[in-house]
Amino acid sequence: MSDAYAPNRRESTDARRTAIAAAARALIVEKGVEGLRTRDIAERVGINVATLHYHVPSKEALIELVADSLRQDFMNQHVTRPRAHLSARRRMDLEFVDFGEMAEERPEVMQVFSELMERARRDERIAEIMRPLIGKWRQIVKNLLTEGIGEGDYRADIDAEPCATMIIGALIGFCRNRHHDPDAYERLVAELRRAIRNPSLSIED
Amino acid sequence: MSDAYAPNRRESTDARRTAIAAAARALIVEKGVEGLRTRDIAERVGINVATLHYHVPSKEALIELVADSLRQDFMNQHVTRPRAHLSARRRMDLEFVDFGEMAEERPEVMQVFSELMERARRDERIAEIMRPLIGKWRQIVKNLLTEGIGEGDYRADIDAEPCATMIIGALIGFCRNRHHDPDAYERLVAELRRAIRNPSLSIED
DNA sequence: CAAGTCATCAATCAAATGATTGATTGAATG
DNA sequence: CATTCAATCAATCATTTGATTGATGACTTG
Repeated sequence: MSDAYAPNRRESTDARRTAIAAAARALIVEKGVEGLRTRDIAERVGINVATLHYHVPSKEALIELVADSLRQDFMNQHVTRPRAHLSARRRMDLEFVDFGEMAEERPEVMQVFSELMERARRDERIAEIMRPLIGKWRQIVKNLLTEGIGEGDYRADIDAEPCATMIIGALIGFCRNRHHDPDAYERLVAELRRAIRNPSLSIED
Repeated sequence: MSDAYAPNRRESTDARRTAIAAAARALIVEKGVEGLRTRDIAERVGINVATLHYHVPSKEALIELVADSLRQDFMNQHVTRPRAHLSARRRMDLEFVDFGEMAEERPEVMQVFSELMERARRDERIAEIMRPLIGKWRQIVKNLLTEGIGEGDYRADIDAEPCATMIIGALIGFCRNRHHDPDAYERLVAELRRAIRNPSLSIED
């Protein structure tokens, strides 16, 4: 994380805030936002509580920091692979793959996300940070649906708005469940594909 | 809630626990589980904190009480109308109507539900109470899907398990969003119907 | 009505917790 | 080397908060 010699001593505010955000996220996964304690975070980072408050003035700001670090994770997720040349259906499939990878490799991300979404309902400041996250995601799905309909891969009678709600709800709902058999996600995605698929097409998938 | 004269004086433990659960649920909607304070509940019920603890020994027990009151609400929801004689598709539609009514008339129920589901991830005791709720709901949807496929109303290639995840996820996801246009729910349900509909059928819906 | 139980409250406790203070240390600057 | 400033910590504060205690008041019952 920093220098190997001189561990945790005199880091820059930026590095500290990053470490603090990471520790906070880990603790949120363990205890939830309600169980998040500044002391615990400080201990995990290896600094004094006062130092924590030096870098992050209040708990409010701390939650915002976490929300923001989550936002960055989401942003990064969506700039990796160039895929503009693919059909909407292909790109949607990649969207499913992306989500599956995240759910598999970094389940904490979705847990913290879920936790913060719950909090956003009451905390306008958090809501403001979270809104663009889902908003953007939703927009991507909606656009892919609309394009996919135009390209004839998706049902012509799809209503993109609620269909996006359905898809995103299904994905988030999946993460909430204690996981079952290992191919549960594959089955869910397959079902989603069939749900939006244009039935007039021949069997290809 | 009780006698008009002699308000709030000397209720039975049963009546008190009901009132406490109601107050707690209202407060959870306002401040979340994390913001739930025994003092606030007592104040809202109109009793002393000590009296609250007399009826509900600990905060743990309090959360369990709330979870349990929620469970009862869900149970009641599912015994009202006799519908065994209807087709699976009709019964599924009624399920959508039921859910829509709840989301419309008693949005707090779903909010508290959502809140507790989040907590259930960390609190095994809560998880135990919540599990049968979703489990039962999921089972109902799964059965209706299977029957509906058999009756030819639903897509023959539906995989009931993930399809139930999709439907339930869509409904819960809907409740999480700040509500948009008034017919948003109708559109969502319509989309869900199309998603599971047997495409070989003529246009009727 | 006397006795006993149930319900209630004012007062208080002890622990947890977010935050502050004032002093200290280390690295850059000139 | 002296100065300055960012980073750090031990100690402490002020509240909040879940819970308890001991006394008092109301029903019920024999």
